[in-house]
Amino acid sequence: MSGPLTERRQMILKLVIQEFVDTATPVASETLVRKYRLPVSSATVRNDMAALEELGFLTHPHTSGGRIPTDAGYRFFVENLMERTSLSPAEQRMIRHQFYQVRGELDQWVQLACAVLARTAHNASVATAPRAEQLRFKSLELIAIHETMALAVMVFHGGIIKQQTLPIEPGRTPDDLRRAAGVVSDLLADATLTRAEELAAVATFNGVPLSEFERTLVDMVVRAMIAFEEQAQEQIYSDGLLEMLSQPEFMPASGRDDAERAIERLRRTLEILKSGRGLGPLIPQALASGGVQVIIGGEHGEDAMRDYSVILARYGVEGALVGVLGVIGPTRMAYPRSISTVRYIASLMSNLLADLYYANPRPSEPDVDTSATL
Amino acid sequence: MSGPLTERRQMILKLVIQEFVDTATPVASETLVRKYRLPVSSATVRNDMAALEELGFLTHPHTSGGRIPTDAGYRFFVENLMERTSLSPAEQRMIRHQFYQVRGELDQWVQLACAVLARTAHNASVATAPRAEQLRFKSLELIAIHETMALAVMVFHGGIIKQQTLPIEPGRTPDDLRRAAGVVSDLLADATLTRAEELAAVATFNGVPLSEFERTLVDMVVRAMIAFEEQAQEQIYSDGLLEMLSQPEFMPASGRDDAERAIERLRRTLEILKSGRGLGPLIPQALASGGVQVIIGGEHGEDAMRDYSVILARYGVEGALVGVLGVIGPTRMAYPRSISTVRYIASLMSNLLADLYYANPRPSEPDVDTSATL
DNA sequence: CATTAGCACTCTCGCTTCGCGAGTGCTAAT
DNA sequence: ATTAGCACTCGCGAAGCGAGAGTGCTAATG
Repeated sequence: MSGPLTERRQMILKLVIQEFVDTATPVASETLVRKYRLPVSSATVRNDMAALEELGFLTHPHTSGGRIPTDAGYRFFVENLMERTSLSPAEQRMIRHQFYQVRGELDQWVQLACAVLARTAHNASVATAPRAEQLRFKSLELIAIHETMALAVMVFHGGIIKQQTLPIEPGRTPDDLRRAAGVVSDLLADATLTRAEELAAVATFNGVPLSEFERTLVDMVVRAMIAFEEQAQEQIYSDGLLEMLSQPEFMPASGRDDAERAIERLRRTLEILKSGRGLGPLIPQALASGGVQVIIGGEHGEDAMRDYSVILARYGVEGALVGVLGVIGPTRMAYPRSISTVRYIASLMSNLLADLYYANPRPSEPDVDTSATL
Repeated sequence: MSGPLTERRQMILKLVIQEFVDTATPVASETLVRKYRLPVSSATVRNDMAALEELGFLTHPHTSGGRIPTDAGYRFFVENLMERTSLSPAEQRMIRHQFYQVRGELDQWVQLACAVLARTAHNASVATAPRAEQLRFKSLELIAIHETMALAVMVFHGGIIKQQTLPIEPGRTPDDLRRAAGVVSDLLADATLTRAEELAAVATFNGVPLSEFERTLVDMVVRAMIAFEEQAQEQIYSDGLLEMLSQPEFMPASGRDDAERAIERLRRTLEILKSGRGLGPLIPQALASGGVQVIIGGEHGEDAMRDYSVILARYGVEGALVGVLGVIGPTRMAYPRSISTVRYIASLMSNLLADLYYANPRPSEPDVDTSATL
């Protein structure tokens, strides 16, 4: 019964999605022919729509009132129908410029990425901080704050920094501190967590037993590394809730109990953004895959995500320092634009991190992205 | 006409507020007598309510359907009627415990304060990072990341740290870096921004002109200090949106167009939280005042804040390192609880910062707070 | 056989009406 | 000053209704 997926039907599906993404209202056959000057009548379009419905790509909220795409419809659109655009060079330039302004201040990169992502894709954005796949110690500095308190700055490979205050005995001189920090730095240089734990157990440096103070320092480093490994997974930045709220889905204009739902949906979404629940499972997947990950509505297991799509991409330096970032918004989403935005920012961040990680004389700006891979 | 504010009328006002805060629905005279076993009839209560209304403490949303407090009503309640409680020792202990767990990691204090504040007061929370009233340089460390890139860690008084990457020429040895950093550290030691700018202009150390590299470093420090002064004001942390969303104000249960408004209100609020607009003007005020600041509904100029109250307190080390924190939520708010929470967490943070700033052998935990000052 | 015109049918949306019930305001009695 | 009694006001939800939009189907057409 459900005839073949002809060329024209695909085109109609594409138009329905485009139109629905634009207007946020169910699209009628008549509207389509009028707006896109189709060389067929509305009745023909209706027939094709019926076929698309039977194929599972469209639905009927009510007998009257036009059609909207299903998750499967969006999926087919993303896989086969949409053109794989890139951001315009002008937009790319604008984005690069913003990153250029905070160059060097790496603790702001992730936040900035979220902000830009949200503004560009007009949706909420999420990102995890770049996480060292294998945290490796680099060096330790001790800075006296006053006689009884020092600030320990632990530096790890890839520019990761952890700071911590540390009570000290009043007698210590700055030179004392420097020497102790030097010993620990040398001892633990390039150590991974397991290696650091081994070294802490042995507690000697070049055969000489560590002083008590030095042992304290080593312990502190080990504890910090453990804490980092445990916590880094959890930390999810997000931004652009406001952008998402401006989507018509949350406008109470059309539909009365729609408004009632909207808040409930919003609360659910917020919960997800905050806790990372439901996003968490996606992240390893995104980390494993190379390209851009698109999860549409119900494809995500979590029930609360039924009406939302997530677009994720990995960024960072392969095998060393990686994170994920992406946008999240209603399934009715401008997929081409969102995908290119995510892709571009991921590549931008990757370049920035690579510059930090490898030996590039000066932070190079990435070329304009014209790749056509998803 | 609007008789005197008798003892009983004050009591009734207090009960109305308590009841309204509890139930979130307008409270009727009948309900009051029944629930609180008042020794008078509902008619008497009605008369008193009418008087309170004429005094501007209560309103009538509709002819039928009970009364709700006005901003002035809440104000009078906060000033004169409410008991000034403190958090229970158990709660205080729980909160202290959470801070204890991240002791040392000062970059997490503000976030934690927000989180705890939100959870305890069941509302959204805001906080600014502690801001040095006068940023003063302490020392600079340079850590080689690889041949062409170093990480500069600038330490300022009060444990403030700023990190930045820095391209370097390939030839430099770690000792080179250390020496240069040492020179700059000594040169700029304890310098304020203006002082640092002077020193940068002179560009000599002990009469010896600075090397080009050292000048670069000094410039970097100065730029960082400028950036910090400019930006620190803006940075507002917040948390607990979810908590606030759970308030009945945002539940679409009662009232249909209430739901429509709710989203609009929410959007406005979000905007305020994000931008700090409307919160900004309050902060200097809170910084100036010593105690807990309560801004109720329309008392705040911003129109979008008409339905919200803000409770702010300063925290930090007087004259050195201060910030503000507080909660924000619907005017229908449990003021006593919110105020004690804000007060307690502010004092807790102050103690923590003081421990960092002054020479306390070990971070002391503050005593149970039993002060009765607002 | 695909396409199309025509038309009946369905369903939502916005509007109005209406009764109910809660709660007040007022008046007169104590 | 307090209170009982009662009329009055409104908001709220249910129900009814007309209009309009858009479809599904059928029969005609090339």
